[in-house]
Amino acid sequence: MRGNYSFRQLSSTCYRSLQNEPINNKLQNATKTSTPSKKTLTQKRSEPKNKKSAISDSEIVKWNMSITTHMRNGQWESALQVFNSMPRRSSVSYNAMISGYLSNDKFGLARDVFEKMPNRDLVSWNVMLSGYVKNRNLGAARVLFDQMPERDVVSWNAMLSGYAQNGYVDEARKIFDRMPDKNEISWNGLLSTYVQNGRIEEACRLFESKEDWEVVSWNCLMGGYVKRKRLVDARRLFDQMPMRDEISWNTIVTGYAQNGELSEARRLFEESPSRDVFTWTALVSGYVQNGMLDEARRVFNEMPEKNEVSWNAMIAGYVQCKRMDTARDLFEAMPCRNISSWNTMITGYAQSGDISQARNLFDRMSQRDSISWAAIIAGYAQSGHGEEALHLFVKMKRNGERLNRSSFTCSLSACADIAALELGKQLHGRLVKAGLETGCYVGNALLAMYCKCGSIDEAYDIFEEISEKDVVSWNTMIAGYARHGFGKEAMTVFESMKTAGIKPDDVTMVGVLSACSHTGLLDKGTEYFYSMNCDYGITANSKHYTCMIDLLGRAGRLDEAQNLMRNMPFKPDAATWGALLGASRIHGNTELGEKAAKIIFEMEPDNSGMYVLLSNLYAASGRWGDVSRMRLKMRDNGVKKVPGYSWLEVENMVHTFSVGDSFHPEKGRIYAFLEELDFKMKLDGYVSSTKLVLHDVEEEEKEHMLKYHSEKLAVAFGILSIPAGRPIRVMKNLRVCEDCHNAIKHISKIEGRLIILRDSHRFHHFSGGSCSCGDYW
DNA sequence: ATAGGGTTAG
Repeated sequence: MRGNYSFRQLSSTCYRSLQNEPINNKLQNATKTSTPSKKTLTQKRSEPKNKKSAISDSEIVKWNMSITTHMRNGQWESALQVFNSMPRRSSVSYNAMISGYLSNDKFGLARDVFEKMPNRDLVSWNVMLSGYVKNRNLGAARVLFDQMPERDVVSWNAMLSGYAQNGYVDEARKIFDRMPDKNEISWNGLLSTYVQNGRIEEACRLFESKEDWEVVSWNCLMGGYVKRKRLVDARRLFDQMPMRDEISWNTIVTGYAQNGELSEARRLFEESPSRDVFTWTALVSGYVQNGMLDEARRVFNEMPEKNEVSWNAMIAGYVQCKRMDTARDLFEAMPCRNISSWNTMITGYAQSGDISQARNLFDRMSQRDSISWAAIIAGYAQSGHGEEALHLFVKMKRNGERLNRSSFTCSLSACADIAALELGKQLHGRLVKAGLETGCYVGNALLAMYCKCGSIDEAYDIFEEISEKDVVSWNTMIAGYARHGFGKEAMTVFESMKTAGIKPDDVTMVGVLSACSHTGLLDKGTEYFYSMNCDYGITANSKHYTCMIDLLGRAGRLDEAQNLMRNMPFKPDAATWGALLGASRIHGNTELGEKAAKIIFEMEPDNSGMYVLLSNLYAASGRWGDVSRMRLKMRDNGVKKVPGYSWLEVENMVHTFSVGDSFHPEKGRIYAFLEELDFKMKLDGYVSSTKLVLHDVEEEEKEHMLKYHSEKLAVAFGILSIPAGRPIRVMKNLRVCEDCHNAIKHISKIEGRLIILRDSHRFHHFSGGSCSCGDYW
C-alpha cells in the first residue's frame, strides 16, 4: 500500500502545479539576463565626444566587421564588448548587433538594442521585423510593419513570408497584391506560400502564369511535388528546368530516395555534376528508410565529409532496426552531437523499452528542446508509467518550455493510461487556448483520452468535431465503444465509416470483432470474421483470431474455439491462449483452463496475471493444494503478484485504494458506509460469492476480505464525496472480481448512481442494478 | 546589417 501511497502524492503534485505554476518564468528569466547589458549599453552612451572627429569612417567599418564576425561565431558576449568599447557607432553597428542577437536566438537582447537605438534607419526596422517573423510573433510584426516610417521591398517581402510561414495564405496574397513594387523574391514568396501550405494546384497555376522564374522557384515547386510524393511531376519540372543548381539535384535525389526508388536516386546521384553533404545524406537516409542498412552504412563510410545530420541519419537507421548498441557506438563516436542526436537515441531507447537508458541520456543533455521532452514523456507514457510522464510534463511547463502539439498528445496519452480525466480536460482547455486543438492528430489523442477515461459521450463529441477524420479516428471511436460494451454504437460508427468512403483496415476489424465479443454478438462477429477478406481484402491476423476465439469461448462454444485455434495459420500466442483461459474461467472448465495456463507460463514466465487467474480457477473448485503450489511456483520463479488497486479522481486529487486499505484519511467513514451498504445489499438479495479469493481461509474471513476489495472501497468513497447526479468513475489495474462486480450492481441500484468502472480489460457501466457488460467480461 | 529553395530526430 505504501507504494500506492506515493503514487497518490505524486499525482496530486501534478495537479496542483499545473494549476498554480507561473506562466511567465521564461520571460522573467529573459529580462533578468538582459538587464545587465541594458545598463552597460546606457553607461557607454556618455563616451568622450571630442574623439569623434579623430575616428574615420573606415575605422568604424572595421569595428562593425568585428561585431559581425563575433556574432557569426556565436560569441555574442564578445560582440557586445566590441560594441561597448567603440568610440563612435554608426547605425550599421547597431544593426549588426540586432541581427547578430537574432541569429543567436537572443530575441530579447535584440529588441532591447532596437528600442535603445538613437537613429533607426530602414535596415534597423527591417531587421527587427524579420526578428518578430522568425519568432512567429505575427501580431507584433504587423504592428511594427504598420509603424515603420517608410517601407521598401524587403519590408514587404518579410511580412509576406511571415504570413506564409504561419499558414495565412489569404493575408499573404493581400500583402502581395498591395506591394508597390515586386522583385523575384516577392514572386517566389507567393509561390512558396502556396507550396508550404499544401496548395500545390494554385502554386502550379501561378507558376504557369509567368515566364522566367528563377532557379529557386523551380526548386520550390519541385520540392512541393516531392513532399506530396508526386515524383512524376517533380521529374517533369526537373527535366524542363532551364538551368539546375546543386539544390535542384539534391531535391530530385531526395525525392527518389524517400520514395523507395533507390536505384534511380543512386543513378541521379552519380550523374549530378557535384555532390555536397546534402546529396550524400539524402542517399544515406533513403537507404535507411528502405531498411537497406548495410548499403546505407557503405555510403556513409564513403562520404567525403559528414555533418551532424549525416551522423543522425545513420544513427536513426540503427535505432529503427532496434540495434541500440551499434547506434550507441556511433553516437559516442560522432564528433559533433546536436540535440537531434540525443533525441534520436532517447526515442530509440524509449521505444525499445529501455526507459532507464532513455532517462539517463535525457538527464545528461545540456540543452533540451520540445522534442526531447516529448520523446521522454512518450517513453514513460507508452511503457505504462503514466504518472512519471505527467510529472515530466508539469516539469516541462515549469521550465518554460514551449508546448507544442506533440507534447500535448504525449501527455494526453499518459492521461488516458492512468485515466486522469480531470487533468486530461485541463489539457484539452489549454490546447484550445493555445489554438492547437485543430487537426486530426490532436483530435485523435483527445478522442482516445476521453474513451480511455471512461467518458464515452464526450469522446463522441470530439469525434464529431474532427473535421477530417482519418482511419485512426474511426478506429479509435469503434474500439472505444467496444471497450465500453456499446456494441450497437460501435456497429453504427462502423457503418458510417463505410458510408464516408473510408476503407476499414485490420485495426478497424479488431475493433469491430471485439465489439461483437464484448456485446456477445456471436453471429454478427462470425459473419464479419469470415467475410472481411472478401469485402475489404483484410487477411485475418492473430488478433482477429483471438477476438474470434474469445467470442466463441464466451458463448460457451469451447470446442469450436479450440478447433479454430488448431486451424489457425500461425502458432497461437499468449493472448490467444489467454482468451481461452478467460472462457474456461467463465464456464468453470478447470481442465481446459489449466492446459491454457500451463502453455502461457512457458511463453511468459513473468506474467503474474496468469498465475492469479489459474489460482482462482483452482480455488473456485476447492483445489487448495494446487493453490499453494501455484504460490510456491510464483515465489520460485521470482514472479511478484501485482497488487490489486483502484483509484478515482475527486476534485483534482487522485485517491488510491488497495485491499484492506487502512491508510486513507477518510477510512472511518468509508468503512462505516460499507457496513451500511452491506446490510442494504443483503436486503436487496446480494449473496457474497467467495469462490474467487486467492486465499485458503475460513469462509467468514473470506467474506470480510472481499468486502474490502479495492474497487469496493473506491466506489464507497466515490459515493460519499461526489455529488449526486454525477457519475462515479473508478479504475482498477486488474480485472474486476466477480463478487465486486455483483456487489456494485446492487450498489448502483440502492444508491441510484451511475458507476463507471474501468478494469484492465474493459469498461463496466453500472446503473439500476445491471451492468453494460451483461455479466460477460 | 534585412526578404526566397534542399538532408536528421517527434
